[in-house]
Amino acid sequence: MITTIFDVPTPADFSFAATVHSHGWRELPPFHYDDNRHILSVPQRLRSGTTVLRLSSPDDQELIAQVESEAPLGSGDEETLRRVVRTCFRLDQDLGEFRGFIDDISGYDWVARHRLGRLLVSPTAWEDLAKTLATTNMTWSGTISMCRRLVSLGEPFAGGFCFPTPQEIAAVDPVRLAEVTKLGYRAAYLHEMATKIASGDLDVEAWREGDLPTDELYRKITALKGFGSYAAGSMLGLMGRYERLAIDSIVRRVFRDQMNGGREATDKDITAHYGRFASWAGLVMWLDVMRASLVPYLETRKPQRP
DNA sequence: TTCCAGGGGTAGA
DNA sequence: TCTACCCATGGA
Repeated sequence: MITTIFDVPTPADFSFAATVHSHGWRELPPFHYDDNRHILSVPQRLRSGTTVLRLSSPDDQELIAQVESEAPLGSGDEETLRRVVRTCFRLDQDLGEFRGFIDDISGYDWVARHRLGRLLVSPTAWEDLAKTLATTNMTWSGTISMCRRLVSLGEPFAGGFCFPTPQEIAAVDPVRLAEVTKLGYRAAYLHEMATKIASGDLDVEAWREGDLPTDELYRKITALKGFGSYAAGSMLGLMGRYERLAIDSIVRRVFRDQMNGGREATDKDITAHYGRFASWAGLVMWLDVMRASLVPYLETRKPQRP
């Protein structure tokens, strides 16, 4: 096994811990997070074979990537891997406007203090869509289980599997897909999406990079079977757009218990509450939801960049 | 068995 | 657009 190490510069407001723990994605295969060594592993297919990126950042000033591969990296491979790192940690996202916005709102000083706001995403939009579909109508442990089974249909490598490509999922019989993955009724939806992507009828990767208006993007996502307001709002957030709220059972519970005196609130109430955050509403809502678990965790970790 | 999940879909107003 | 209601499926 050959080991290659390189580092990727990070923005001044970057926090590795805050991003890795921004939501549950680190727990969904083929991501793997080592909680003791603070290393996120991401398998990646290259022309020269499959590699595993082991990503860490002791001081938040750069991301350190350790790559293990069976053959030396081919030309362009390192650049491909750097792109994957920048994508997953959304390093190219400029959160400056958000920092200025939230700094002016009282009661949110903890956001800047812990450099919160970056969300961990998958290497491809396809993978994020598949995982988001696996969160619908399902417990979190069930989502993890479905992702583990889904990944078993991807290309194997020493130590695990890559996330299956749309082509690989499209090639599986839908009935067998449901049996293997336990995706249930979602299997047909995933198969249909994979087939459209594989045939070129649907270009979901362009959604991330494109400059489509958010409302139009929302319509495109909700046009996919199985994607309603929650799933589409969630996907928009993973693409750096926060106008739409992804209201799920966690949001409702936390809002009720921590922000509404224990009284049940309707989705309309929640939406109205976050209205003042305008284009940052979805991000602020999610940070509020995460605050109780995330902030204490981050405070127990050694102080990093002062 | 029942109940719920990081809900979706749709008819009717 | 909003609401009420029904529907799906796995796991605890």
